[in-house]
Amino acid sequence: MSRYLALRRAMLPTTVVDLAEQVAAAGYKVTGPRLAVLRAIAACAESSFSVHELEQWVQARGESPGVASIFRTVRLLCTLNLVERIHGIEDCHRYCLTNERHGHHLMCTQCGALERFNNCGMQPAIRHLERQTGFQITAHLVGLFGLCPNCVRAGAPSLPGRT
Amino acid sequence: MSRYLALRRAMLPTTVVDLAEQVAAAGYKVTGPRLAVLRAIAACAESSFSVHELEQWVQARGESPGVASIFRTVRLLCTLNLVERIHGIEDCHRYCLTNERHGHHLMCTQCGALERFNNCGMQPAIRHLERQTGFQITAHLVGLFGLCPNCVRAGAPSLPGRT
DNA sequence: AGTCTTGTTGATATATACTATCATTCACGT
DNA sequence: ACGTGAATGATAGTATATATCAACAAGACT
Repeated sequence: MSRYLALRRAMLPTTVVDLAEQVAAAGYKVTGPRLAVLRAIAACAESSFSVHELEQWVQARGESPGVASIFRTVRLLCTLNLVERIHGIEDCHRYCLTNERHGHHLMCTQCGALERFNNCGMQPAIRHLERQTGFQITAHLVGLFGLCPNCVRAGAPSLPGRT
Repeated sequence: MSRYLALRRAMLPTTVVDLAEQVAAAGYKVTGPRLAVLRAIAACAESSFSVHELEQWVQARGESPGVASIFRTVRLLCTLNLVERIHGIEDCHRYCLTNERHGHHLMCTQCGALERFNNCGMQPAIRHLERQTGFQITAHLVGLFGLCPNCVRAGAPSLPGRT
């Protein structure tokens, strides 16, 4: 572990340390701006986030990273499979921390709250379609959308909403 | 049916007439530029298309519609549920004619070829997740990606590709 | 057929998401 | 502590898409 990271480890929540260690392990430097973005992302660990939201988060704390670096960091984390893009009904501009296993998302269209799940039950349909169409299927995308329990209670309209 | 549309009906392939009639039935005018976009879309009826590809198609035929009108027409057809956005792995900037029933897509990441299917087998998983999470699930997104038989034969790389 | 009304168009500007460029800076191995 | 190469911020650029608005034309009405 680098001195810089070691120095900060005690004062950082676990998710940030995890992310930082994986960034370092992949041979990338753990810089101040990058750490700030990791902190912002870790703050959304249980939910989803857009680059714009990360930008507001770091700016609200008076931190340095410019938009370019935030985009760069998100892109880096995507290439490291630590973060992934969420495909919404209307937009595809939100991200979330990657589920460890083969994972999919269930997102609240109102507040962005996120649940993950693994068993999408699509394997039989995929195999059937491969036989039927002759396609070689290499990837699948599954997203569920609706209202989280909180937004149901608050009487939020069910669609359209933030996706 | 309007005089304009009646005049052109004989010389238009069926898909274009279908689309034009639905546009007219919804109370929108069937104008020359709009028809040109419908023709371009009909030319991709069995596949997918981007706005940029539609633009090239109409320009290659020396037709008038500007980019703004192409976007407007695509958006109109989306609101009429005649066209829908395809969510790709990397991008979400392709569209296709809407499947009549509850439908999903299987798209070739190499050439954009499209197959549609209806039985995604997700209903049990959705009901299970509703019980388990308390979410009220109102929409789901399913996309499959791979290589179509032609691109498999041609030895195309399986990913990354156009999505 | 001529006219009117209102939706539609094209040109342009703007918005949003993201990438490229490049001089400066700084993390990390030595 | 130093040197090197990766990372940063500022800025400009690209791609997708929408807003604005004067000019136009489709369809209705006579």
